[in-house]
Amino acid sequence: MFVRGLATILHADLDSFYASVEQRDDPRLRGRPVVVGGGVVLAASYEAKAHGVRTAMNGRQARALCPQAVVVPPRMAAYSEASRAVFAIFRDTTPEVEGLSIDEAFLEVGGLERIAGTPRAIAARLRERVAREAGLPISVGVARTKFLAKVASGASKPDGLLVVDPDREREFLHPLPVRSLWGVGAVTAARLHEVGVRTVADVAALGEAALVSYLGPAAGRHLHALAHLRDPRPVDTHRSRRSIGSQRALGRGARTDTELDGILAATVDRLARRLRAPRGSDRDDGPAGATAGPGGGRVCRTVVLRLRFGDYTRVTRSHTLPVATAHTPTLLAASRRLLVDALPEIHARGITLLGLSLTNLERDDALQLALPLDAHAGPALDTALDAVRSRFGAASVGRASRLGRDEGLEVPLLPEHE
DNA sequence: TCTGGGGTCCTAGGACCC
DNA sequence: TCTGGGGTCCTAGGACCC
Repeated sequence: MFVRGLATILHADLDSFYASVEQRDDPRLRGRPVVVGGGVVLAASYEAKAHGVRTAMNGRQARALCPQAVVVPPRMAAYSEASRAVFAIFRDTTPEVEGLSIDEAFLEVGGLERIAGTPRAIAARLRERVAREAGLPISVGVARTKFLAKVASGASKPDGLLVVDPDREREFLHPLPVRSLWGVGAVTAARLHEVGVRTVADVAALGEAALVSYLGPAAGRHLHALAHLRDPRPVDTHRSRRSIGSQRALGRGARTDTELDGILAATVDRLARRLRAPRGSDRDDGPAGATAGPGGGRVCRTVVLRLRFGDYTRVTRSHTLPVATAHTPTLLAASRRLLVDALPEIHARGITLLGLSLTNLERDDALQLALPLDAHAGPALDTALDAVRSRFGAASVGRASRLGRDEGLEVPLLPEHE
């Protein structure tokens, strides 16, 4: 007989997270439609969703649909604190927790049956604890794979619990619209609709080759596997962040080059501080579950400048440094070069958003600083090193070594230069 | 849908190396 | 001088998720 495995993966997802925190902290909001965020809806309570209000909807439209809604400004610090409390309950349930965002996580509970009961019992207890100890409603899906668990938690909302029996996976999944598949958004759904594919069953009826020809190799194979109930990805406790970023909408008003440079400098400073902050600390504002407790800081090798123009088109400009760093002046210099190169386009088209991402993140052992040098300028090398020593203190500057192709110099900075 | 902010992953072309 | 294949890295753009 074909053995399919057991349903031991939980997907736990807080309901209307920001709005629920607001209702928890202010009793006057309970039972009433609540919208978090004025310009754009960051979260809507179920009372507001009943009127058609949706996340990411523009605020004016939301107020038109639900004039009686209470609109509250976001309190990110309160949400981070609530997330930490809930993730502590997750980790108390099982050591195998993979955080996906501030308000959802996968939990592997296989092997816990003898001490903690069935996955269903574990999930029910988890929901009770989150309600009692954190004061928040949470939905949990239980299934054999991550994908099915996630679909199940969504189907159980609000404040629900749904276990997908391994023998009933097909009847659960196949009637659902293609949009239910992880990775199918508006564009992919439209492409599939063009060829008459509307449900997961329709996807499953297609061959992998056909899907690949419609959607490309990665997406095609991925969807084919999901529709056939295959999702071998294990719950991964040690996922580390790939990038950090920050962006600011600037509105329609014209900005001077000096203003833009000031915004850029403030953004670089903020991001560099986040890079250097110990992982898992308060200053590391990543998903609460994605980090494994305090550790060293990080360094990045690539800076990406993001721009949006007056016509809402977007571009990115990136630069990869020879050596990873979290050194603010190095990152600022690289970012500035990207911005200066983009100025003609900015002047011509008008800028409405400026953002920066730091990617190619690495663990920080000692900070590395790259000094561009003329290969033949011997004395310049000593001058540059002296400048580094006087800036950071001789004791915190390691031995310099020559870089390969770039003919620059790599100077390790010990962390205490902070 | 007249537009926030934070992320992940994939694709494709060009440079470069063996 | 022209021709091949395979692999990695960088850059830019796009789809998608919460």
